[in-house]
Amino acid sequence: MLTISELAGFAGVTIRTVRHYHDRGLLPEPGRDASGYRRYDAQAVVDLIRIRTLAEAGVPLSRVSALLQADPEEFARAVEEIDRDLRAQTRRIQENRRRVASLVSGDGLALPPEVVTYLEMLRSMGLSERIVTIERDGWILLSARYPELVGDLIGQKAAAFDDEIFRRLYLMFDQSYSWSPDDPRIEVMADLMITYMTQDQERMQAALEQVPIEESLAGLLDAQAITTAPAWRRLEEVLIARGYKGWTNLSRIEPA
Amino acid sequence: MLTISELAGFAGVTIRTVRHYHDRGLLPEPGRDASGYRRYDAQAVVDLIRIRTLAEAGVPLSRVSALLQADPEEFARAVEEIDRDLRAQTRRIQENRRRVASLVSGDGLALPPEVVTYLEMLRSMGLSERIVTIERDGWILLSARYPELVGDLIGQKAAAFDDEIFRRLYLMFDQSYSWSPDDPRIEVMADLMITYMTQDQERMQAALEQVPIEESLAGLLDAQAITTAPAWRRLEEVLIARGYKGWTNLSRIEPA
DNA sequence: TTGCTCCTCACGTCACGTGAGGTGGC
DNA sequence: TTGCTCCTCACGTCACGTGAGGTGGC
Repeated sequence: MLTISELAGFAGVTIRTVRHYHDRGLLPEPGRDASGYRRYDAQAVVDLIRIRTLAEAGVPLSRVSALLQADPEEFARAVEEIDRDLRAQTRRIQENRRRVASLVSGDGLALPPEVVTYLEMLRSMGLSERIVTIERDGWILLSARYPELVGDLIGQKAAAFDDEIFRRLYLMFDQSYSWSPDDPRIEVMADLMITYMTQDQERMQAALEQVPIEESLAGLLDAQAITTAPAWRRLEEVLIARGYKGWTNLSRIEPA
Repeated sequence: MLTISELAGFAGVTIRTVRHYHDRGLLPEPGRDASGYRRYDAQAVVDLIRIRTLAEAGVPLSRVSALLQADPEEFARAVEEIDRDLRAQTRRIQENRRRVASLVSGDGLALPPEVVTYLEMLRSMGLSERIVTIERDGWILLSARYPELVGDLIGQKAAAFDDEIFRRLYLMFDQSYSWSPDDPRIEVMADLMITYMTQDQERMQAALEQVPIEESLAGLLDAQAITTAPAWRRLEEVLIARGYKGWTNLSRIEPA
């Protein structure tokens, strides 16, 4: 007869695990020898390996208990289901590997692929990491709140970059981050922005009616970007002085 | 700004999980709004997804905590290690699938492959499931106790079946299970067994000297098989009457 | 006597789950 | 007032791990 450690060793489990299975009623308590030690027969080895195989496949012990009493047909069906689960688990692990690997190299994780493509486009246009980060954070918040809108919005935003004037303005805005707040170019830039918006008002209005972003969110985007650069605060002041409600709201709010 | 459920939803976790990560110090507590609700920014989304990706890859939270503060180089090394673990996990799952599948169709689980082959040989010789089970249980116990001996022993046992006489005796013994205890064939069979053993004494002795099985284990094998059939009890009585110590010890014990 | 394996409580651990009781704006 | 989301304890769960204190044969 086998001792508990021989039994456990053969099934590749700890002694505690065997005792736990006794407590849970999965493995019947065997007889004891003169010293009160448990003594196991061959059937216990078979039973324990059965239990262990199922438990290691992720079957909860409560269900293992039920399966041990199932008839062969029912058991075979359950095994098929367990196999499906195991295959699904393999797929999930592959997905995990992909995601863990992408942790090393930045974006992507929190964003749908279209947005990642868009951010790559910004980079390739020569925009700074600073503004790419601001964009990224904005899109992350948008994706978290309105996941179903992101596809449309990113399409519209990307399309705006087809316009050379818009591209130049955006690049200028990016560079203005490090300007002094009393740099005269800030007023020029404000003028350019207003001119551009007025020119293209029709298309912008049409686009905006499809985009139900509330003020609070727009306000957040403002707050987040603005807090940083003195030049950008100044730019906002200039725009407000000219009747707009701030630069990130530029395309949304009519002049007073 | 995002509420806790928006944040959780985007990362695919429960609200409780987010709070748990706060408690564990993994995710910094954000500011509160007027109602005392937590309000999250885009960075929290990125942070949470980082934590979640690592946690789902099976990294313990205590280690996640350390990894979040690691420099990129150290982080990259850790990610490589995690990837190795994930690959190992995939292999383990494939192994589990194999083992769970084999649960449906019997043996194999508790036994090394040579023994499974041996049992298949017994079956193909026309021996009953009853005696195959007795053999299987014996080998399971042997494998549990002396895993390193099983290879040699099974080789010797299988070789014995090359002898036609031995094969016939074994088949006869199998069939005798259902004989009446006063069937005259039992005495004939006992005679045949003794004759066979005496004939081949030399080879048997040589084999036995290589096989250090203690009496207690042999006794177990006896006890397990004997309890069942009246004819087998009777066989044992006859053998004992003729000076042997029992049929499973036939090959081991000298006549008195 | 020392070392080893076994025994039985019984509390600990890990990553949350699950009420219990309460608040704040529509 | 009802319904919804949030809040903070604090105990529960799952599958064991880990001592604590003791026994029995070499």
